[in-house]
Amino acid sequence: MPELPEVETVRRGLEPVMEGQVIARVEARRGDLRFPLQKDFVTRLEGQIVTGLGRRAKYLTADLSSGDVLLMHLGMSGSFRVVHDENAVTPGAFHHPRGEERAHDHVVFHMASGAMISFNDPRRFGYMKIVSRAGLADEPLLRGLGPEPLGNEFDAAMLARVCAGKKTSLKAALLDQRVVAGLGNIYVCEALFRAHLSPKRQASTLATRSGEPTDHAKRLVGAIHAVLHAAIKAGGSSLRDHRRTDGELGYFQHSFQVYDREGEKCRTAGCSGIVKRFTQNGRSTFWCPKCQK
DNA sequence: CCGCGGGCCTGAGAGC
DNA sequence: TGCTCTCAGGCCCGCG
Repeated sequence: MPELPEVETVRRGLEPVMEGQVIARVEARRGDLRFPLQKDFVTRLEGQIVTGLGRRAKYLTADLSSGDVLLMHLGMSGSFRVVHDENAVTPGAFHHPRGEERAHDHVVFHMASGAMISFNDPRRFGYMKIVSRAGLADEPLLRGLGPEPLGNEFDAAMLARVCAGKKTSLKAALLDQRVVAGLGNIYVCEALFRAHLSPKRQASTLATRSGEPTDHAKRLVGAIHAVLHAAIKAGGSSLRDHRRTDGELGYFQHSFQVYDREGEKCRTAGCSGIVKRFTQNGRSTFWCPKCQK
């Protein structure tokens, strides 16, 4: 499912019920996610205080008082749901508040506060892994990730530098998590549209001969910033699986300019183009051939 | 370095 | 109603 705005929406939903709170009990109902849960998964979590809840690219990170970090990835169809049990008296003693028992709830965190946080993932492409904070820099899942697109290091100069000499398409470069970490198919399509750049353009055209950023690179960085900020503000895009942690839908899908709009009119002012779709690197690309050059 | 195809899974929607 | 087919927001691997 989720790209950066959806993961950030989930993080903001989990933060108030996790940060500073004790994990009283953990149910690992299914250990066979994309990777098997570690054998000591439950014992390394129970009794810990979550000292901070962060996000790196599409990963959620929960810092624990033990010095461990819980990494969580939503894969394609993962979601978290928070339910409060007002009747909880003893930490971890309640059963199923409001009778909610959903299929595919694979991991459930019972907080000492009475909050119940369930990880649901029909396709099981998501996963969780506990690593020590000291070993985080060597963690293979995170090691190759490029900069955060909303962070300080990501700017036109940096993007031009890593794209210089790249023969691959701009679309493929932006989907490459080593180039910039957190974009997926939807927001790459939308950012390229906003920047009026063709997904077929060679990535190296973001840099001049000497490696300086072109105006295209500056436009693209601005478009990436804008689309991510707008999507986060809207609570992400809910096409199939993405939900906020309170179960509500995100609504950025209503603001898509090209994604999932094949055959519809281009929304660029004064453009008479029609949104097209084609397969690129095995994924659907949506774009307006008339105004994206 | 690059693109491509296959694999991991389930569910939704389209077409018959 | 139900079957079969295709496709899906991620990411890894091996091949050429």
